[in-house]
Amino acid sequence: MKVKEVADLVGISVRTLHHYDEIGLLTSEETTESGYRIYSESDLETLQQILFFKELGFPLKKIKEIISSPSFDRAEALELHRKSLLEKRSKLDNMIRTIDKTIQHSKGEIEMSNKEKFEGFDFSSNPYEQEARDRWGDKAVDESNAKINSLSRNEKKAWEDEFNSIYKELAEIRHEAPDSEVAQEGIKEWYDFLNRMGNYSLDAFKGLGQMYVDDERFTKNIDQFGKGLAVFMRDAMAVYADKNK
Amino acid sequence: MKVKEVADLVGISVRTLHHYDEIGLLTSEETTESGYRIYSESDLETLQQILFFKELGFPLKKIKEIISSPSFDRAEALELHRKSLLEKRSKLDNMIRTIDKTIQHSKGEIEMSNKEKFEGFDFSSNPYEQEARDRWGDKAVDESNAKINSLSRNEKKAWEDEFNSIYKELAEIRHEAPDSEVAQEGIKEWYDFLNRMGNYSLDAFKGLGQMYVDDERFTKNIDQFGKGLAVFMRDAMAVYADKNK
DNA sequence: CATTGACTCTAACGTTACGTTATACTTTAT
DNA sequence: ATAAAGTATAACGTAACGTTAGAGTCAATG
Repeated sequence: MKVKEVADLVGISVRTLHHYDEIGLLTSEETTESGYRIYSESDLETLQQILFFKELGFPLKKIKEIISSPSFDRAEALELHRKSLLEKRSKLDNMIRTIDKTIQHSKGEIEMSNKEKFEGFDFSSNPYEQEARDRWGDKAVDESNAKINSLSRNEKKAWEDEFNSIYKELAEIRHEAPDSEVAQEGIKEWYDFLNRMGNYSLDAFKGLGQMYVDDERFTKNIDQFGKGLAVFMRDAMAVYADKNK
Repeated sequence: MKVKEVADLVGISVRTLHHYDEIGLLTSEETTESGYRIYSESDLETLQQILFFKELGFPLKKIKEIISSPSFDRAEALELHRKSLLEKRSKLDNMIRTIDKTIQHSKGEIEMSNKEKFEGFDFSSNPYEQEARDRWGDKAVDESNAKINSLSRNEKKAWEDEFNSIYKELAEIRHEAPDSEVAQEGIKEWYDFLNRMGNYSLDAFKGLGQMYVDDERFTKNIDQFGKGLAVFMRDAMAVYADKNK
């Protein structure tokens, strides 16, 4: 097969094939006397492998190593690569959250209704405090309240922004499986956030999640970020709590 | 302030400042007669803005536009950028998912090949080979044996000895509870042994245990060490896998 | 006061994975 | 035979600096 045929077949450009030839990643088995590259079936298979690793985001150099050395430990390479991808992902998450905070903040010059947003954990100013005290004990609730009340306006604003950012993100991934990595990373943000304010045990966290669904006042507020978010959060929070015990 | 002072202050390199100068992103307000760049307070503020957008993953070109034109709609730029980050993230998620699948898949293959090794070992070195030949035909047995035989004699011998020793021990304690300390210590030997030859995850280990009961070929051979050993091992392996997660 | 060490400058190649011309030749179709 | 389509090599461009390399500058020390 000639370049264009191969290129069209696998959906890449002729230039790409030329490039792979240049860097020695994939040299056609045959060449006509006039210099045309002729690819064999075997070449095609190699190309498929190359494209596979390329889709995973491997650099061509690594792909070359992997392909050209059958003894290369692919499993290890995959594990390593996975880690680097996860790092990239968390960097991206940070960027997105920072953007969200910034957007929130600039919008926030107009003070939004604090109470709505804080209902999720502001037991100091809502009628559910007794329930919270019953459920998690006086100590946890008092601690949480003390912290919230000691915040300055700016601090409160910052919390709000972060709160919104987290919920926005969770709303975006609410159709993923609750035990997926994405979901668990998202819910971890929420857990960490809560624990920056008060002291939530994993059980308390799980219980809180359950309340999101049991108590329609919570459900309503939470689902404003996206329908079904409360249920998703309950499930993801339960998985998180069980997994991290 | 001179380059290095600024660079150290904000945590970037001198080269970066030079670069920003080159591309006209940030030119120092002043310059000494000898050509040294002297940055003003105002320059520093601009730099902070630049770094802020940079952290969000904006390309320098866009940052230049944003910075140099006060009329530029920052909010819109942020929203747009947010979208592109979300896309990148979902691409990353896809890559990660694909890697996970691949890893799972290859683990499965390792499991299978170990199974083959196991069979080969059993059938090539014990008196029941004839039975195996009768049941699955000469070809299958020979192929299986060939794989085992590619090991060096010493390797094979050591392997057999250890294998036998472990199974003998397990057979002796097979009437203990699968979650007892004795049983768990015994089964740990087996897990460690397997991981010296292949690569068994805890899940794979658990799955292998299940196979000991599901697949009568395994059951039969294992129970030659003692009736009920296969079932005992399956249970002990499951407990071990769950406990050590 | 000259030397030295720390600092600064410009210039230019290297990096990644091709896209994009530009120029010239080969093969295929009409 | 001639045009159209395909192929080849060569080389610049991209993003954001890192990394030498060679040369000049500034402040402190002997």
